[in-house]
Formats: sequence, C-alpha cells, structure tokens
Amino acid sequence: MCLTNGGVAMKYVHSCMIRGDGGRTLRAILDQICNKWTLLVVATLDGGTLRFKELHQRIPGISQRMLTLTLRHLERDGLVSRTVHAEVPPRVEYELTATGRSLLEPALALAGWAIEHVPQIEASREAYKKA
Amino acid sequence: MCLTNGGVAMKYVHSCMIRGDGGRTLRAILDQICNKWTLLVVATLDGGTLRFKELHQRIPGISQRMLTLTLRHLERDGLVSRTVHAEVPPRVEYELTATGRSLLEPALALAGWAIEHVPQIEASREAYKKA
DNA sequence: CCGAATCCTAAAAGATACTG
DNA sequence: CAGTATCTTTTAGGATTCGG
Repeated sequence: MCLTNGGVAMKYVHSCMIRGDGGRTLRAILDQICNKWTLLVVATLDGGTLRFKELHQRIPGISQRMLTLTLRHLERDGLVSRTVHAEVPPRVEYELTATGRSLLEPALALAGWAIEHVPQIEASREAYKKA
Repeated sequence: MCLTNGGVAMKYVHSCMIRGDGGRTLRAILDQICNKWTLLVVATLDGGTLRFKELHQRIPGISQRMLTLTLRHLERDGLVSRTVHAEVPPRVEYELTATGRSLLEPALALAGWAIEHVPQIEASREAYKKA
C-alpha cells in the first residue's frame, strides 16, 4: 500500500474515514490524539519515564483531572504504560509503549507543519477579519 | 533546524506548545485541523475543485451548517479558496490553496498511522475493559 | 502522592426551518 | 444552489472536594 503519494493516498484516507463503522472508530482515534492535551503529554513523555507529579509540573496549565483522564485514555489505547510501585507514599510511573513512540513521528510532522505555518495563518486571519 | 529526529524535535515541539502565547496559538491551530470535519474536508478537496453541494454529497453525515463553518475556517486560515460565480443558480467552488495542499502530507501521515493502528488500539481497548 | 467523584460552564455539534 | 438563523443536545474541560 502506498502511503507516500498525497494525491492517491488521501483518497484512501477519505474512503477509510467515510466508511460507517471504520470511519467512526478512526475519527474517534484521531479526535483522541488531537484533543487539547494528548499530544502534549506524549511529547512530554518522549525521552523517558515520568511520575504523575513530574508530568503535572512539566505541562503548565493542565488540571489534575485532565492529566488523569488523558493518561487513562492513552493507557487504554496502549500508547502509555502505567506502573504502580507499592510504596508509601505511592509512586506511579508513566512511559510510552512502542506504539506510543511510533506515534511521535507523524505527530511531530503535523506539529511541525503547524509551527511553520503559524505566522502565515495568523496573517491570513488578520486579512480575513478586515475584509 | 532539525525536524527529523523524534527525540530532539519533540522537545522543540513541546517547548513551542507550552510557551504562553505561541502555545495558545499553536494549539488553536492544531485543534482547528483535528476537529471533527476539517481533515475530512481537506481530504475530499484533494484532487480538485468542488462545489458546495458536491462536498456535501461526498462527506456523509456532515450537516450543511458544519460544512459551512468548516469551510469558513479553512478559508479564514488561507487553506482553502472560495470562488463565487455570478450566475443563477449560484455556483460556489472550493479549492485547496498551496498552503492547504502542504497540509496534506503531514495530515496523511497521521491519518495513516491511525488507520494502521486501529486494530491494535481496539484490541487494547477490549483488553482494558475486561481488566 | 496519586487520583476518584462531583458539580459547573462554555463550546461544539446536530436538527430544523427559512432566504437571496 | 448555497447558504443563514435559531434552537437544543452533547461534549470537553475547569474548579473543587474527598479518599487510599
């Protein structure tokens, strides 16, 4: 299967996305990845294992609730592993799984595109407002 | 700037995302791209110009309202051009701009990743439910 | 320290009806 | 044909409190 040619492959993506159930599942997964915090949590876990509190500190603005929810979803989807150490006080460590790490490259590509195009998009928004 | 090495570059992305304003703008753009319909509209416009009605037909399930909103946002951000032909009945054509086309590749990479991992993620979800 | 439970608001999205 | 307007439902996310 060729996934390198935009012209052809995007049609394949399109066909996958509009199929009744596959579409719903695929969109659910894409939504999951692209929500407010997921990409940031994955990016933060790149490079090694972190505890809950460390994650909380490194992601300014995230609430405990959203960090917990995001981690649970990532764990459920098999992208992050969660290890509880039976100590007092408790220590819980999070780490990307192989699947989670495999997400880094495409996620990076998209984030990179967004970073590159921020000025251009902002300019376009300004121009649009005036018109 | 190196954007090809996940280990290093993801930290760059992370640093971009947590910066006060740049972070907000960047996340707003990512949110925009990854919302329920944007990727699908962009994928559908790959390959050529389409009228409003054609888009509506090729994207099952989208409401007129959401198609309009999505197209307005894409137009505002400079990813899609909108051409009104002064005829009766009216004819409005939408087309990807150069910037819009440049989004195809990274968007494709992410969608491709999601498509590839659907079975694995679903299996992980099943296992998670039971446990 | 880690996180579950609850309550609340704002935004997104859907349904429906109408118009130049 | 290509929208706009309005209404309702649904969801995401934040604040706070409590528990193991």
